[in-house]
Amino acid sequence: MNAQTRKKTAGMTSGDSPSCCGLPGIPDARFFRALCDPTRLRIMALLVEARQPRTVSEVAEGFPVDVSVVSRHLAVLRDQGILLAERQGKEVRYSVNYEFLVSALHGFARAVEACCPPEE
Amino acid sequence: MNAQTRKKTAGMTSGDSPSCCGLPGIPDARFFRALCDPTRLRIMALLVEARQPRTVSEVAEGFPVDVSVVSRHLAVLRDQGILLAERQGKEVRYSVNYEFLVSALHGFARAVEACCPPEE
DNA sequence: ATTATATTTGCATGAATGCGCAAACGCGCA
DNA sequence: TGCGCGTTTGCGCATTCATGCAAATATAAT
Repeated sequence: MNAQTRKKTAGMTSGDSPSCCGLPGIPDARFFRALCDPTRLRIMALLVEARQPRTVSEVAEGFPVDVSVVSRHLAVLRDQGILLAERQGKEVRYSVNYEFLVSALHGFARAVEACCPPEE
Repeated sequence: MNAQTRKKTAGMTSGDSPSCCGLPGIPDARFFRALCDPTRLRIMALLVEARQPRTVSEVAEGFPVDVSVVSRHLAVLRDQGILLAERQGKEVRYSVNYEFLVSALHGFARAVEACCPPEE
């Protein structure tokens, strides 16, 4: 069992925001669940700014929590397809899944404004 | 104390996604926290599809949970600026704050892709 | 094979959260 | 003023979640 296909294999590739709620374009609650923690969000900011993959240890350096906690946070984001993970020797490098993340955000925004434009 | 300014007065008007994490454009964790519940997300879908304000009772009709629970969910979304609330007599009508929501989503997406465009 | 380093996982714990029910509150109306 | 309807809030309960620590796993080097 490698690093990317782990639990629910929720890793979707790009333009498929998993619709819940019947309304297409609205992501699954688990998508937001992955982003709703302050620590996880700061990890996201770090990886976005890094612009390149970072190991678990590197990410953990910037945080006061245990490495295992950071590892778990990264796994949560990876399981939702928001992060990508690849082993390199004994390290695992995490990076932002830009395509999926941006597509999910735009898809949600489009669904909202397409269904309900106030006036224009 | 009226319906909109309630707890933390987190109700921001439109284009100001409250940056956490130092990286501007990334919303506060509480923004995602408000969207990370399945019921709340279905409420969002309902209000988006409705295209017009809905009372608490009207929203609650479509859900198996108690009215008080729906009221709390609506309050959570309102406190984050995602929903708008206005009293009309004894009823309170909730509607989607399109400007804020879409702006927050696009702002996040822009921050991500601006900081880290894979290739283009 | 043994050791060392990096990452993940099991377990316990305290805090947060969703929920139902009942009571309180707000508002219109007789 | 009192009543009824719609909404919110207080409280208790069960579940989820973030965290730390220790143990397990994975991989490389000796």
